[in-house]
Amino acid sequence: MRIEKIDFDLLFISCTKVHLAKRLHALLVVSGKVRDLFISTRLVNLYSYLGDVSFSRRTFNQIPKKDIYTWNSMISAYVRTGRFHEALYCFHQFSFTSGLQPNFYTFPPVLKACGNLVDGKKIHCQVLKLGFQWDIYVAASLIHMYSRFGFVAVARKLFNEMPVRDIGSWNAMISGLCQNGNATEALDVLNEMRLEGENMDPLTVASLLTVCAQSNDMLSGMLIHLYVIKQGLEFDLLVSNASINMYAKFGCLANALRVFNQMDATDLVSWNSIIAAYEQNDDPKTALGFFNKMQQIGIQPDLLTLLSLASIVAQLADCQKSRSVHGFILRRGWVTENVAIGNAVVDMYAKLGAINSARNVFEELPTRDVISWNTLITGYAQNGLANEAIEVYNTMEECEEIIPNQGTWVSVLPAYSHLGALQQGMKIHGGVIKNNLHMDVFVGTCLIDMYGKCGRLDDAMSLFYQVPRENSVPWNAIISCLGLHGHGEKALKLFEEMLDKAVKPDHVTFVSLLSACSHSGLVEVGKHYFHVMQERYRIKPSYKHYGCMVDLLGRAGHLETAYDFIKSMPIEPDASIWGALLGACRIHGNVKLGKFASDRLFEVDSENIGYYILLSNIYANSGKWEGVDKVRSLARDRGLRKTPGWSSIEINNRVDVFYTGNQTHQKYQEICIELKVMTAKMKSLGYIPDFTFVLQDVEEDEKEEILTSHSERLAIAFGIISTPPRTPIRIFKNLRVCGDCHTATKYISKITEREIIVRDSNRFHHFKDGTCSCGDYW
DNA sequence: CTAGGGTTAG
Repeated sequence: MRIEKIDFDLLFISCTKVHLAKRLHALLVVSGKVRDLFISTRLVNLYSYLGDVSFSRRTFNQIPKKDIYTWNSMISAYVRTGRFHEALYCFHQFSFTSGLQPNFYTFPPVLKACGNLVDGKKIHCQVLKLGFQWDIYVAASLIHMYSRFGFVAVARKLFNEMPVRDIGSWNAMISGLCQNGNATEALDVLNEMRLEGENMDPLTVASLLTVCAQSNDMLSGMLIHLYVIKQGLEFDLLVSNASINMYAKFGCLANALRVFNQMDATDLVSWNSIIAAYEQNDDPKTALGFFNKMQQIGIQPDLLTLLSLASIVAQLADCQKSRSVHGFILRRGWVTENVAIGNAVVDMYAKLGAINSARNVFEELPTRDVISWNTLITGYAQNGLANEAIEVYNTMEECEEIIPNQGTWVSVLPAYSHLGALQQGMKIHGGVIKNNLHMDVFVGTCLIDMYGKCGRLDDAMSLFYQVPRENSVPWNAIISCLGLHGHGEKALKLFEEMLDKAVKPDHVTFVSLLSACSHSGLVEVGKHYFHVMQERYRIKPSYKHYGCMVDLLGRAGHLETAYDFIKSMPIEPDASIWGALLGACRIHGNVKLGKFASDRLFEVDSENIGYYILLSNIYANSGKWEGVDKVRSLARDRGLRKTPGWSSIEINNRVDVFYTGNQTHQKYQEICIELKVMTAKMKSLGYIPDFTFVLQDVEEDEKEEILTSHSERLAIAFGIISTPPRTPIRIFKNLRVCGDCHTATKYISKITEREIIVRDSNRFHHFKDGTCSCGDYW
């Protein structure tokens, strides 16, 4: 008898795969042993442990007279495999058809299923009636279930009243608090537990490390990890996985890697965690390396792996891999199963610039949540398609079941900033207030950016002083706005104020600050802060910082210093760096260095038309027409076409866009008449058209027409005839303001006695009474 | 032979 039992245990234990279980099952059927309730119940369990719950059910159905063991096994088989609906349905079947009474073993799985679906108050009543409330397993399940629904107080009361507690009860309480984000109280309970002489086990640690990561409590996290090492728990699978995640959230990749490397057994969660760690800390290459290694050792990726992978290929800008990632996800049918994975694919295509593919995937999604919409809006906005972003937002507004959240405002507001659509942006501001999110740091910052970039610096400032300012985000935005408007000194003052308030500046702060210095010609100050950034704040300069420095030195005319600066950079200069030098050469008319810079530039990026135009303008400026021709034909040979320039103006809630030479506007005739009158008045005041940048092979009279048909000229003229006298005019354009338009606009501001504010791709130009506040660089 | 508390997510 005893020997036979051991044999069965061995048989069951040795079945580690479904096909082995099936062979054992067949053997048991042949030998007639399957008629034994004892044996068949074990089969029900075996199949569920191997993940195949349908075979559990089939075996279960073939058992003619089921006892309480069999029912309990079937219910927990469903719970084990995550089939919570089926588990509850099975429990109902049991209650109504079996005629049996549930026992202590029945409730924990049932309560777990409730925790994932519906509030289990009714089950709790049944537990009370049967007097099972203080069984430690049942009680832990109740605590867990109530915590899942946020009834932490109920859970806490139950926990406090428990006559006997074990480590499982403490874990249930601590994890309940952790899952509700209540780190402080969780740590309090932990202290109580230690006072009662109970030690943490791997499960306690896993919960606590997770909540430390969420609440950014690095100190407690480290202390717990120290304790882990002291207790010898550091090699535990669960503890290690949770540690990797925590260190990744804190950005300590070295620690995450150390934990991963010292593990003696890893599972899918470990691999997903280390891959996500690198993916989320902007190291897609290493992340991909881990993914490859994981495949080599034969671990199958799951949905979460692919979520990371989609982001990795987007960061690597690898279009080919992106299609295989999409294909893999489609073959597994995961898109229909989970919204998040579909959203990740939309995001991946959008980040790769394949916005149409992103749109197609979005249209095909079986269900869309608010994040799907936010992802698409952000995708359009980040690809420079602000109008499309707004259109998508408007479509979303029509879906009643989708409620905009913080992410929605953060994704759509930059589109209004981009277009300079102040009045429409203000409508969004209204919507934000209605949703009570205007005091949210991120939304507030987008609003600051929107008002700043739409020319309302005062409104941006007053909003800035309303939002919470504990972190750097709003400070960065306002410093950047001040820089754009040419208020370098004020930007510096705000930076000092930020330090006074003990707000820690980050890499973005310094980009804003350095570009503010460069816009206002504050060379020495800029150099000083570039050093402060590295010495005091230990921030490694990125391309953006180097670009700002080259711009700062170059704009101020220190072209050689700028070039020396580039030579001293520890990283290989990219297109943005050479572009900054080229731009400076253009301002100061340095043909030789300009040619050199553009040669380097075309080595790293030969596709950007803007740089060809810059170089051709340098040649044109010094009358070197062969140079102009050469650059132009070079660009033509490479199949590059000039980006069409446009300017927009918002009048009565409507944004009108003008392209250069565009004659289709309904008020075109009136605009022409206004421009003619204006040009005559300007000339009488001493205006001389500057044809430097117009092709030299055009007839004289045509040249002037080209200048007067520049998009900003059209937009300004339209503004003058469509708004009351002396009111300010705000213009937005995608390219830089050209030299002639800059001069002309000064005259126009004097003649019409209007303030004219032009935002170009670089900065703001405030024209007033014949002068421009931005100095004379454009 | 049946039970609780745990780690990765856009």
